[in-house]
Amino acid sequence: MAEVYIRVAEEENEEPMEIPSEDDGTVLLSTVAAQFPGACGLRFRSPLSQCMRGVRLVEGILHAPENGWGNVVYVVNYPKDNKRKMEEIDASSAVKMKRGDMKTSDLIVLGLPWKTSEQDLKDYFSTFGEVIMVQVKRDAKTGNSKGFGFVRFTEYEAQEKVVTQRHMIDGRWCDCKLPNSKQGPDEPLRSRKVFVGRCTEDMTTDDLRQFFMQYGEVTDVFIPKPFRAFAFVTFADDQVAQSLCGEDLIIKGVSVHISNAEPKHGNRQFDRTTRFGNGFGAQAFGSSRSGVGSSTNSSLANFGSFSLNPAMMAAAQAALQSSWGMMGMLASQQQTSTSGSTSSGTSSSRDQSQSFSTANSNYGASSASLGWGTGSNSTTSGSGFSSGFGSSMESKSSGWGM
DNA sequence: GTTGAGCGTT
Repeated sequence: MAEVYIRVAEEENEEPMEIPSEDDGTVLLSTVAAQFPGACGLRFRSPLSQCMRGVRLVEGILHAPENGWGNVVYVVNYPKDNKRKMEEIDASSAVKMKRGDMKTSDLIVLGLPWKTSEQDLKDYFSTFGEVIMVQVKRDAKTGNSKGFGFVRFTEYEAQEKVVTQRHMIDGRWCDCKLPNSKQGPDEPLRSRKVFVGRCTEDMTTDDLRQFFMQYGEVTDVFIPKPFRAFAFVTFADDQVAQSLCGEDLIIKGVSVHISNAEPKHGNRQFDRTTRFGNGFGAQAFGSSRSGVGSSTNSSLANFGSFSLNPAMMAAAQAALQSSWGMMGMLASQQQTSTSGSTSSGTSSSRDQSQSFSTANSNYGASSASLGWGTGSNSTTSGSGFSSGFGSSMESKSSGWGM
């Protein structure tokens, strides 16, 4: 069957948008969700019964009704109260600006082809809205792209859309995210990310995205390569993520196990001991790996909903910052960098990790030579030291994201 | 085979 377009709208009487079908005549839920973020299905008014009918949905694939998609307008379904939530946000954004201010910020674009230029980026992203800034990060000496860049839109709406989907740019899939430097410590305690264990190799990121979409808006799917039998799925809403923890779900006929995503290695600031401090026995929340604590699902259900008090927060931050500072100084003094130790083996088709870690270690080294290297360049050592040190701190402390 | 890659010289 040739590609056809089906007409989809948020409401029956709103202006529909045409959405392409697949070659086999089905429509991917992900295609719908690309235009209607958060969508979990479609319905339409049957010309015969005049009732609303649901469109068959199997594992993220929407199947045409008996007589084909036809010319009717399909209406987007949203999970539970999501629809209302959207409207509330729209309505309140002008007045209340409840959560997350609606200002745009730079987005990091990861996975760019080496050849992609700023103009290419601008051309691509302009299809989402007015672009006011693009950058491709390049090596200072060679001018080669580092494979990532930044983009900024005028409209928050465009930004929202861009971060909720993947992007095919010059032949590669790229991700756009809030950069680490921008995602503040607002709610680091409520994980929006779950760990998906017992994955099989035939599960693609698309499979997972389409599957988990039924629970809420999915903002990221990560599958380590090479195959390691697990994955990470991030939701827009932490409550959705938490509600799934402990569940065994069937994906492509396989039972996978959902649990909390642990903080990424190297993301030291809010690991379990910091987060769950003395008040909560670590045992109670012990991950399944640590053994016996075979708590039932219910005990895990809503433990994302408490928070550190400000004093603990401040104390933790102070302690961490000072220890970073110390670490920075120690590392600089010894002048032996640990770069490269982490990037063994699994280089995929691209190999960027080297250049990043090299860049970081160079910062450390330069601040050391400015700070302690008495002798050669005496005139500017003072300012040089502080700026060098500052940037080293900054690079250590950026990186909230789980 | 149950815990992830990479984050901004001006």
